[in-house]
Amino acid sequence: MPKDIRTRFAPSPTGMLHIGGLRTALYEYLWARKNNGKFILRIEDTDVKRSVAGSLENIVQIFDEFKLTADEGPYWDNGIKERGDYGPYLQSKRLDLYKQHAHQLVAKGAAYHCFCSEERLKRLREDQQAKKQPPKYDKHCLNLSASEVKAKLEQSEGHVIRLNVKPGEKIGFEDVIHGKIEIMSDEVDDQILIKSDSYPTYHLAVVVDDYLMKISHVIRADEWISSTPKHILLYRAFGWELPVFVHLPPILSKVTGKKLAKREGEVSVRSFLDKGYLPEAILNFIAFQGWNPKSTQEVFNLRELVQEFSLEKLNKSGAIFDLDKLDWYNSHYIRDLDISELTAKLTPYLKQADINPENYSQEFIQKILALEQARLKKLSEIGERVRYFFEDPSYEQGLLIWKKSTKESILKSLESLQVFLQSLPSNKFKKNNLEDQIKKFIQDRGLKTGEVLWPLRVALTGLEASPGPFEIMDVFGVLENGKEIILKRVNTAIEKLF
RNA sequence: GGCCUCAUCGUCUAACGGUUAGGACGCCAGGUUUUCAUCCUGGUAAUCGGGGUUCGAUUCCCCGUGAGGCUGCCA
Repeated sequence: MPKDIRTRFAPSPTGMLHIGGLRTALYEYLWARKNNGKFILRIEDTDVKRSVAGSLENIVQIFDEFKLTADEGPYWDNGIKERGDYGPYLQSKRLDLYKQHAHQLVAKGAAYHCFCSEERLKRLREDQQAKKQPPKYDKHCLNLSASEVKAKLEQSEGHVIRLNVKPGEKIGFEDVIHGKIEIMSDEVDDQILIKSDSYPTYHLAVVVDDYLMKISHVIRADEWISSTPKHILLYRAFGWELPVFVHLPPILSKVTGKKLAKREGEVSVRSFLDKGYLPEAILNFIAFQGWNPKSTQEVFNLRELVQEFSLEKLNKSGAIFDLDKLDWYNSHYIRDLDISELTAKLTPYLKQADINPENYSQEFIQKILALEQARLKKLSEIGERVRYFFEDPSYEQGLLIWKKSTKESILKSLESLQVFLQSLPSNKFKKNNLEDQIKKFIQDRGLKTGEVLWPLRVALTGLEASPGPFEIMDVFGVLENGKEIILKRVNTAIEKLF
């Protein structure tokens, strides 16, 4: 009977969840779902100094928005709640567990109390660096006798608990992505397990929790490879079976070439959401940063990702985070939205641009948004693109002149168009055959298509690029005063040409 | 410095040791068209260097080089 698949995402609450963290979580989620296993969210809040208020809420809400539902751990339901049989899922609530395990190791001789001051450690490190030796603890406190230790503890002298690493041992493990990785224990420092504030370090907490929570696959970023030997030593000392290790390649910054850092600019998932990237697009894009289906399919929804995902298809090498492809995915998913979803998603951005859709008919708004749908890369672009529907545009005279034609001929065709438009009954503007009517008019008068349609479009939008004039007039046709608006703008254009 | 990891178009990547080294994004050109976007067609561009192993290396091995990570009472 194979072990149940259990994966976990274990962020520390030190700020907004960033794109790299989301990718790690995605892979962990996919692997669990793929195997009918469980995906667990655990919060590694063991560094009191670095923890940032609101981080937990941010993580849990992002999970919610991306529909990466954790089977166990904290979740969002009008506030933070927790579920699962292996809790608590906040490490700060598991302190006794870590202490207890650390003392177990002390009893076995696999760990020991250390009373060295920070000053001594600092001096030691500087000495070693001066001698070009790798900085390592010198096991000074290992020489303390049992009674000395006891006495110091009784006087509640400040101390930490360190792992007792024996030199000359080979430490190896099998990584799913990288294969066999081996190093000598001489390279491993006597890592602190319990800090002087009695919180555990990451190394102890992660091993204890992964074991206690029955995690089958430890899927995490590459940067943890170097500390995995410490963890192996802990597993050995406890006599526990190793989980499967999967070390993911890094996501690199396009500008610095280094790993995408939380501190560096706008890499938080929240900031992408705010700019108007859809969760589906973000997920699809990051799924491909380090993994691919070995087929030519590029577009995957979550369900399809679960279907196709496998650990063997994970890459070894780092991926540079490049926005161009994300933009492409995003416009793809925007085009996929039906009109009511599109409207719902765009409404907040319209409001941000001081356009309140509630002041207009639903038909008017939806027609506008449908026009822009294929043109949007990000939802946040909407406000400036559709402004001319709500305010008369302003533009330079020169914009009205089509290609190589002259001011005079443009003026002539606009004046003639004006008369024609005026002659149409108001209800004509609501009909689809407006296009045919105008094209016929152009033909009858022997005008050049571009000399009529270009200035008409500019008159309506004031923009160099926009949807076509027929489409725009069709939208205005929804309004009671649609014909008036159109004629007014044509008139303004004519005046500009005098 | 020490240890670890990685290396195919600009970017994401594909290629049982045998392919004209494939796809996608970007970019360029053309088509559709009143501009833009969409859509369609085509084009551009890569195996880090040197040694091996082999009839044959993008692929396996070694050495360089480059990049990244770790080297904290951070995670």
